[in-house]
Amino acid sequence: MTVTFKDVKADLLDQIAQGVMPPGSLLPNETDLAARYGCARATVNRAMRELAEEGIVERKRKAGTRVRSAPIRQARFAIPVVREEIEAQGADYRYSLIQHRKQDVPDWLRARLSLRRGQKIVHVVCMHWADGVPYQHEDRWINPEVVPGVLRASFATSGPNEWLLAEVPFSNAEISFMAIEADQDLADHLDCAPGTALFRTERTTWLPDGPITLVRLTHRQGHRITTRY
Amino acid sequence: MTVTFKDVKADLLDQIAQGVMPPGSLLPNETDLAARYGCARATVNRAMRELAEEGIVERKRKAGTRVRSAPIRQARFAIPVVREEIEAQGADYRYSLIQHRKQDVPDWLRARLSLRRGQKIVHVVCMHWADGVPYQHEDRWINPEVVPGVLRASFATSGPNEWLLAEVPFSNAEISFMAIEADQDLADHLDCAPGTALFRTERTTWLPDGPITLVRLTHRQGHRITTRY
DNA sequence: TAGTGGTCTAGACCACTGA
DNA sequence: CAGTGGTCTAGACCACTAC
Repeated sequence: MTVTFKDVKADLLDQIAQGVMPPGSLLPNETDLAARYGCARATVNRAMRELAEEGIVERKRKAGTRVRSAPIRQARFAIPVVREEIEAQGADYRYSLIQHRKQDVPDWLRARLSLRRGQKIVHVVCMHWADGVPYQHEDRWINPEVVPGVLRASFATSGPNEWLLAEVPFSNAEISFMAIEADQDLADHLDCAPGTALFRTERTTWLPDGPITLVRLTHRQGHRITTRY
Repeated sequence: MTVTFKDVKADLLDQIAQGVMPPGSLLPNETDLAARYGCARATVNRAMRELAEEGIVERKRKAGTRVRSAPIRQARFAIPVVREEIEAQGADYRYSLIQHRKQDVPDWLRARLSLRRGQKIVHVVCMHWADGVPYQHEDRWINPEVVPGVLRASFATSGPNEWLLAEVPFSNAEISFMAIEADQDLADHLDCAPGTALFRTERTTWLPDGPITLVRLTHRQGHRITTRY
């Protein structure tokens, strides 16, 4: 049986976990490890590269590979499409449009998206429901200069997120999570008391051409996001 | 100049972005792409593997590689050590201990961590300050059966997070983010009004031996976490 | 069952960078 | 400037799975 990069990775991880390679210690170089494991250097390289990507070790040319003293653990969160998120829970998904209009870009948004004065922007507000219960409130601004098709979209029966997914293959994004207090409007839509602590996701996306959209997703009371690593 | 996997990756990404390869479309197989780019198949493989890891494409043996229609974009968040997070902002870090005792495991925690009845647990509550302003409230439970050294730690001058980092090389974890309302106690410590919406991180970590710790980090008003992808 | 991706190898050259 | 990781190559065998 040949030694795979997964074998090497698992063994190194095990040695780190067992304390054989304590935090800060220097691992042997790739050539030596390859000899020890009886495999090619490329195999060791892949194992160690993945450990580095996961934040377990730190690699520097000439300096070698060290066990990180404070592992930069990073959590990966999937960014779900709300319809799929709801249906994955076995619930019935429903969408409703609250507002949809083209308007002048407000100043705060112009600053956030680096837009020009006097530009128009599409503003869509809608709700996503799970089994008839309010699930998520969506407040979105879309830049028609980058995605002109938005001027012909109605959003009457499905949300702008799904429309954008079909329209824009992918984009760069900045995403933030925060806690906010429900104002009267959000409280009405999410069926909670004003002042309730709500979880909010805010995402801005760009194409090389310019900013596409800013969206504020406010989740129903008690929503949390979870991941393992 | 030889063609690198980054070249291939960038070119494919560009074609996807430009709509040359629309969502759902099938990419050529590795051998063909290698011929087209004039490089080895391994080079193409690495490029496409990374695109797959990033959720841009989907790969299946025999079926080939397709552009994802709904990119499973995933955001990676670094899990910072609070001292480093504060010092990285150029602020002065200060720590203070609020409570530290060994006690019986409360029922809710026993259920959460799958502990035995009658077991003891170390409960530590402390605060982290940035430039003299409350930054984060930490409420932590540590299982001495897995990390017995905790019974000798004082936590008088530095927090349990740093102690654990030095003690436990790494571990599996489940992390959640949510919004909560400040109770009187949190309000006092974080200098805000009761009922204020606060951002909370909750993390449980395990070693193969058993659960290590459950921690609730409550951040000061207005805290948000952000990432780009 | 045939085609695709997954991985290993042995060797090579190179880029970075710490001692 | 010497040692380390970063990467490419050409070829090979294999594992999975859609057709």
